[in-house]
Amino acid sequence: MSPSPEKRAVVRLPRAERMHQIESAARKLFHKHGYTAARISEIAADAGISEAAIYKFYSNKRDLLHTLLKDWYMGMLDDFYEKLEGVEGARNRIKVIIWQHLKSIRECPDLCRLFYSEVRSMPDYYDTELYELNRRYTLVLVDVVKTGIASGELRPDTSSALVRDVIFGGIEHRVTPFLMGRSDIDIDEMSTQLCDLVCQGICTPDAGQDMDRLMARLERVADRLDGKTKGG
Amino acid sequence: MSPSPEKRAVVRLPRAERMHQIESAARKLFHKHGYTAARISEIAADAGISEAAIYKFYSNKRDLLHTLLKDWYMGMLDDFYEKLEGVEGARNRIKVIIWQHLKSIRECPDLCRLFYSEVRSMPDYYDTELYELNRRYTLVLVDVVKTGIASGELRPDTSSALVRDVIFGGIEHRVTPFLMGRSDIDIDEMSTQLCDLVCQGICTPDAGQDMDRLMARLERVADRLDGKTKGG
DNA sequence: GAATTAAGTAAATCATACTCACTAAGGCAG
DNA sequence: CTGCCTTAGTGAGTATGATTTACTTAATTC
Repeated sequence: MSPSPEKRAVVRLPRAERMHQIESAARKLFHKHGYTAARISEIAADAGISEAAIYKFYSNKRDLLHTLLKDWYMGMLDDFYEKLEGVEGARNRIKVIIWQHLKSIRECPDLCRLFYSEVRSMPDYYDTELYELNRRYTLVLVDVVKTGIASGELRPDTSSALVRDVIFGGIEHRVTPFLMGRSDIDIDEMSTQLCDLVCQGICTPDAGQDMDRLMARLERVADRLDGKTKGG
Repeated sequence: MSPSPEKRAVVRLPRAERMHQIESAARKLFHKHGYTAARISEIAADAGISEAAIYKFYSNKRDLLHTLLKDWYMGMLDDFYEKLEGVEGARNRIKVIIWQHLKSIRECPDLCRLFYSEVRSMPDYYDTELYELNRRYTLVLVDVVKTGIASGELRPDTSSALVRDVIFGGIEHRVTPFLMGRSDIDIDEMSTQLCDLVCQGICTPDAGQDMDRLMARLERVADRLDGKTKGG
C-alpha cells in the first residue's frame, strides 16, 4: 500500500504565490525573533521550501527584509495622499499627517520596528530604495509646511526640515514603548497633543486668546456696572 | 645571533591597562566598519592580544560595546549637571540641555551612532544598564519641564514626556546626516532653532507685557468704577 | 620558593548565511 | 504526442566569525 521510502512530492507554485508565502513567513519570524535572530532555515520551513530556494527569489536576507518594508511604505504613501485630499489649512493637514502616521505604526508595529532598527541605521541606507521612499513620505509634510509659510499661516522663519524632524523623531520616541510591546497608544490623544505642541510654536500667534480674555473681563465689568446702575 | 623560531615573548599588562587598549581598538574598529562588520579578531590584533583573550575581560562582543557606551553616557550625565548649575529659568535650562546634548553628539558621533543603531532597538534593551543611564539622562529634561510648569513659566497642560520625546527624537533625526558623515552641524544655530520651536509652543505666551499692562490698567479702571458705584 | 592567581594562547567547535551542481515539473512548439 | 526549455526546487556543501576549551606561563603572595 504505502511505498516505504516515499519521496515527498515536491510542491511547485507559481513565482508570485511562493513569494507571498515566503514574505508571510519572513514577517512572522522577523516579528517573533527580530531580524538577526530569525533564521533563514526557519523561514524556509515555514514557507514549505528548502533554504536554498529562498535565494531564487531574494538575493539575500536583507533583500527579503527590504521587500517587506517597501510594500509597507508604498501603502503608507498612498494613505497620505488619500487622507489629505480635501483637507484645508496647514494645521489641519499637519494633524492628518501625524494621525495617519500613528495609524500606520499602530497597524504594523512589527514592520515599523524593523525599519527603525534594521534599515535606517545601516551604512548603505542612503543607497536603498527605502531611503527614497522615506524621502517621498516625509516630503509630504515638508511641502505642507512650506505651503503654510507661503500662505502666511505659519511663521516665515519656520524651518520645514526641523518641523519634519521634530514630528517624525518625536513620534518615533513617543512610540517606542509601544513597539517594544510595553504599552498601547491613543492615536487621537497623541496626535492632538503633538500637533498642539508643534503648532503653537510655528503658527503665527493669533493673540486672540488674550483678546478674548480681555473682552470677557470687560464684559463682566460692563455687566456689573449695568446691574449696579440698574439696581441702584 | 638571532634564534630562528623566535617565539615572540607574550606581553602581559595589568588588567585595567589592557582593557583600555581593547576598548580603544574596539571603538576604532566599530567606527570604521560598524558593529556587526567589525571583527573580534581585528580588535584583538589591534590591541596586541589573541581573540580568546578578549573573553577574559568581556563576556561577549555586545558586552564590549556596552562598556564603551556606558562610559560615554556617564560622562554626558556629569556634563549635564555641571553645565546646568546656576542657570535659571525653564527656557534657559532647556536650551542648555539641547546645546549640551548636541555637543556630546558632535564630539562622539561614532558612539552616538552605535547607541542609536545597536543598543536602543535590541529586544533586551530595557534590561540593560544603558537603558537605566538613558533614563537618568532624559530625566534631567523632564524635571526641568516639570519645574517650569510648577513655577508658571510653562503651560500647565504641557506633557513633559512629550517634550522629552520631541526634543531628543527631533535631535536624533536632525543629526542623522551628520552621524552618517554626510554633513556637519551648527550647534548654536540648531539649539536656538529647536529651543524656539519647542518653547514658543510650551511657554505661557507673555503676549507682551504690553497686554499685561493693558489688563492691569483695565483692572484699575474696573476697580475704580466699582468703588465709585459702591461709594456713590 | 612553593602555591596561587591571573594574563595569555592555539586550536577546536558551532552556528548560520549563502553557493553549487544538480533534478524534474509542466508549458509550449512542432 | 513528444521532446525541449525554462525555472521551481533540492541536498550537500563552503565560508566566516563568535565563542569555548584546555592548556601555558608570568607575576604576586606568604
